[in-house]
Amino acid sequence: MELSDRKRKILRTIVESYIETAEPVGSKTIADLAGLKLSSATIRNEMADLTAMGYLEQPHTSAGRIPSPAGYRLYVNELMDDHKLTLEETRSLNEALRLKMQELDQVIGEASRVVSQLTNYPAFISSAASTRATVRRYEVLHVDRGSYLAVVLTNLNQAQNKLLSYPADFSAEQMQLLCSILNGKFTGRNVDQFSPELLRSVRDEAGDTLELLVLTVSFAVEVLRHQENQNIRVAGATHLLQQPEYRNVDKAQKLLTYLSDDSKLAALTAPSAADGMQIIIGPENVADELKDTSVVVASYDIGDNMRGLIGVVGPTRMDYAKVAARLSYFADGMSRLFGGDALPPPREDPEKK
Amino acid sequence: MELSDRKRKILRTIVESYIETAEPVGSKTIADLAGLKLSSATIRNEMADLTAMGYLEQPHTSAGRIPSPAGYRLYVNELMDDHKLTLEETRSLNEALRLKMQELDQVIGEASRVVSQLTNYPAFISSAASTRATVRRYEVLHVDRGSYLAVVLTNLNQAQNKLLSYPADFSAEQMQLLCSILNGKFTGRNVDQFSPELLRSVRDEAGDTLELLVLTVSFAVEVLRHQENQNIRVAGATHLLQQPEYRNVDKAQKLLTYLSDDSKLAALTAPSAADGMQIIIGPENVADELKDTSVVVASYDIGDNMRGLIGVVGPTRMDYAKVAARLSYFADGMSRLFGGDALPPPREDPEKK
DNA sequence: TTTAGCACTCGAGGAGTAAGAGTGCTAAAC
DNA sequence: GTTTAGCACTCTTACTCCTCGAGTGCTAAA
Repeated sequence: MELSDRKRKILRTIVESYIETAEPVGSKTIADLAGLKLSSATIRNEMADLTAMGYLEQPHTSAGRIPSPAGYRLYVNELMDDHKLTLEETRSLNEALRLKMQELDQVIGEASRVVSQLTNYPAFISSAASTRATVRRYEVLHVDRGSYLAVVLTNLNQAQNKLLSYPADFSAEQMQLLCSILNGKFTGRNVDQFSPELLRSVRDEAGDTLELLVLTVSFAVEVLRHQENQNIRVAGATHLLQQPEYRNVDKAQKLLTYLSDDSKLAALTAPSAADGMQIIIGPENVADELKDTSVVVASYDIGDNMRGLIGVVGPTRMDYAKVAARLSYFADGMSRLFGGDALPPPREDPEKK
Repeated sequence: MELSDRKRKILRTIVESYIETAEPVGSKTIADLAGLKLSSATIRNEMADLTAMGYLEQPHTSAGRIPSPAGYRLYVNELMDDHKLTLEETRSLNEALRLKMQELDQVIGEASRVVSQLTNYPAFISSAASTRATVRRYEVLHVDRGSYLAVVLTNLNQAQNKLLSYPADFSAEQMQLLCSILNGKFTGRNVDQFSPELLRSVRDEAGDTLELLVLTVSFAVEVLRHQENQNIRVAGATHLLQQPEYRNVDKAQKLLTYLSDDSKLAALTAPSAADGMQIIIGPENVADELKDTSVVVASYDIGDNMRGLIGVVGPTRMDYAKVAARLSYFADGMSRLFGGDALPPPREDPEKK
């Protein structure tokens, strides 16, 4: 059964009023709020219908109505306006994007903080390799007596380094040899392809440097593992406590604990690899802890072979329109940033002191 | 005025009972609990004295007593036993220390998580250079057309790297020159000594590679800055909410917000550079947000030129004895770890299932 | 100096009640 | 056929009143 325009309008008004006030909405309020020139009695009838159809719920007989998850869903899919960002908002978003974005890890931490601030909800961000990580280049430097620095550059254009100690010093030629073996044999392979046989195969070639080589390779394995793993950050968790639905400490704690458990969050984040925006409303969540929590997620690209998700967690009574708009703008910005493009207002004027 | 032994014993019993139960303690309870063979009336007299002396407080007339900050202080300084770690506890602490401790950043994040779990309170950890950071060694590698990898190793033995793009390719000789200039002129200096004159002084030497050199140097500056900055992590913030004193959401939020603000935490952490353990009880804190929160901090060493603090935050009603014991053990372990020593029980026996 | 006894205080918790918001239904009005 | 006014009904919230019990301080006896 199709919803009449009037019902849609009423539903929309209810959702928006409830989003704003967190109070159940009564027929009188709607009569005043919605532009419809109808009496509260008529609205009541319509609301009764909407309740019967499953779009509204009644906390108890003498309270107003609140949207059901289905109601939110309808609102998100069909009813809500695209929230237009004000000039003010784009400005502050651009500001945030222009951060001294450096190391991927750092960017990610910073971004989650920014998004959380932007939306007033806890935000999470993740990045993950979309292909298997392989090493593109090795370098081993002799730093000091018995101390070496191994540098590993992956195909995802992330470089990592580590100080290795090995109680022997090698000549420049030996170091050269070491590097060329590493670069020759141990590049372009993913973690699973670092077999013991592979190591055995270079045993003779490497000579004295073998053990150092082994150290380097096992560092590389670490790096690859790390790189393939999802990297997750959460920020602004305390914003939750501002929301009336989390005044109850037990509820809040359940969710906060969930959010601080990276592995659980990784699970949340893994399946929704979908492109663009995604809005998951309360009970639509698989995780039990999120059954009355909504999640808004957007994806962004990090260079060619990595991508990430950035999202916001809040009560089902979330300002979907606003959050979605800001999040998608920010995610686009991140993609552009990693893609090396300029930001929309392209004035990259040198900062003056 | 000196406290009689009996008063001390009573105070101690009150503190410990209150720590355990979070309920005001009445005279009857003490009469039962303390080994003293006294009636509740006698205890009452003593408690009245202790209250007059400022060691106890009465939430209201008909409730029992709770320790005042001064009471806690006395307890911490003179009354409490050194909590002996059980075998079980040392085992799990060692377990925790034996983590795949790698990158400093990672260790630090992990450690705070562990400590939080160990104590059931939020934990923070910080690390900071105790001397000014300088670059010890540069390396610039040609990775790809127009793409270079700069590696900077500091005197704190931390290496960082970054991919630089510069639209020109240089010969091996040029790269060699570049590195030797960098290693010759730009090492051993702290951030403030990277002056424009310094750069000018190598202008001619560097020739075409000058711009790449500049990029590298400014990366080095970043690294040094970063290294001198305090690095702070917090974990287990949600443990707070388990404590009855933070069932009040507003109180909890105030503290949680404080904890998630790195800069504030840095301020907390900066002055207490003292060695060993430090216990700060409620109102002794300078920060307003911490006036009814206690902090237990221990310091640890990271190699020669860095040190860090690791601490726990909780209600004044904290199990100081236990927390202090675990924390100091853990901090010692961290120092040993970074010092390269083995852990105390050196039996690395393979775990059996 | 310790203890028993007792009157007193004060908060926690339960019962009862009044107010207010919102509903659903009915019957009249448009 | 819709819409609206009116009204009885329901249910929550907030408030008041009251009782109960824990714990105290004081006094007087042991």
